Amino acid sequence: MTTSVRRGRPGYDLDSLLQVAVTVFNERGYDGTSMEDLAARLGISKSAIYHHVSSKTELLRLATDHALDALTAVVSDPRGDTALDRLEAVLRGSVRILVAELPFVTLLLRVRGNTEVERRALSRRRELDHMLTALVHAAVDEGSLRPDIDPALTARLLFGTVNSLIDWYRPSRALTPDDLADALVTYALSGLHRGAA
Amino acid sequence: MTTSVRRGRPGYDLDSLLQVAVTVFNERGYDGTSMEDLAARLGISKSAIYHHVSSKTELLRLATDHALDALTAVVSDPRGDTALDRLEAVLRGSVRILVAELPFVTLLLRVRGNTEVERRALSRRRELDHMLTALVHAAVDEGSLRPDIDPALTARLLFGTVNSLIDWYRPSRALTPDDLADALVTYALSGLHRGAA
DNA sequence: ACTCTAACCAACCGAACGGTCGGTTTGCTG
DNA sequence: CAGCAAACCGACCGTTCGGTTGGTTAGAGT
Repeated sequence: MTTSVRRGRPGYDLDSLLQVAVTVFNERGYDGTSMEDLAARLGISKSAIYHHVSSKTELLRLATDHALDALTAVVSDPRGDTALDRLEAVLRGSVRILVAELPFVTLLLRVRGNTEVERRALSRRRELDHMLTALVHAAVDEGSLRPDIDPALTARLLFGTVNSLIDWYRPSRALTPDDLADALVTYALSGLHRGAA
Repeated sequence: MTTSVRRGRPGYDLDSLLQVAVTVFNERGYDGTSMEDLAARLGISKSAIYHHVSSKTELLRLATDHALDALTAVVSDPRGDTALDRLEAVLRGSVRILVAELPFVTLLLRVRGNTEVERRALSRRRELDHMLTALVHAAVDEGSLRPDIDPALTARLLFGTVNSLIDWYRPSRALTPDDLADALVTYALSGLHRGAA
């Protein structure tokens, strides 16, 4: 851990500024947040923000890339002997990242595609989607998952369940990320019926 | 069916204008859509829009109320002898409305709470949430649903799965609303494992 | 043909927007 | 205590925003 010494006038650096920016973007929406809003929350002037980034769009790019890099790492090489094991690993890993990087992932999942930066983010999300779909397909083929629901549809439902966590989950002692992942995996794989496998 | 004859100069009325508006809001986001964007898509001038509504906010209010009225009707008095039956009826009904009123529900689910109109919409959504939670609670109490997942958490997962449909479902002959509801209910109640109940 | 109704438009307004500019402040380091 | 690096600020710019004004236009009913 080489914590290099900060030089120059203390205050925000890019990382600490980005964290605040992402929080405000999530509260008011990206388009609904003006640079003046952001400056007010940061307690600095609007022009000071442009010392750290070149544009509002760059803030969005940095934030979505951060979330996408983390998610890509988790989805790309899951460990497990069977496809079902690997699928479960991806689910648990996704929940872990989603919780650990909640503000960043939240912002990512709300991107609409208005600008080039947003379209790139959507494109990278689609890649992740395809990887998960392939994994579900493999798990159906090996006989681990029920064959009566279309694999592509199954993948959509799974991804949807995981992604919807951002709408309500907030870290707490009562519901840790591990508890959350356990409940989600049970729900998705074994279902809610009493006595379900 | 009393289709009263349209009087005056033909063109958009409030309903047809609202449909287009909601579509554009969903494409670019509410805050990301200017009244000029809207006018361009409608093929009329910006000021002509103000013949139909008094403000941009009113468009949002009309749209979210439309979605909320439909959802409230479905969630409020579900039919069924057991709590499980009523829960399944609410799930199927929610999917039906979500599909039938896809653009309106999509817009509703993306509201952030920036204005008074948006906060009212969020408040009404919370009421629906509470009703579903109560229903899940009842289903657990009667012994229909597994007791090892907290009912509130179960309700969140269920609601999340249903709501996430807006992110990918588009009407098609290959996947009808009924097919979709069947798959979702199977997924949520019986789970994905092969051989699950 | 005239009337009524509803839909429409060009031109405009003040405020808010993202972004720029030239210079200033702060605190560590040698 | 001088020098430097990094963070910061007030004033300003051109553009776009939601919204207003004072009319005009198209068609159905009589």
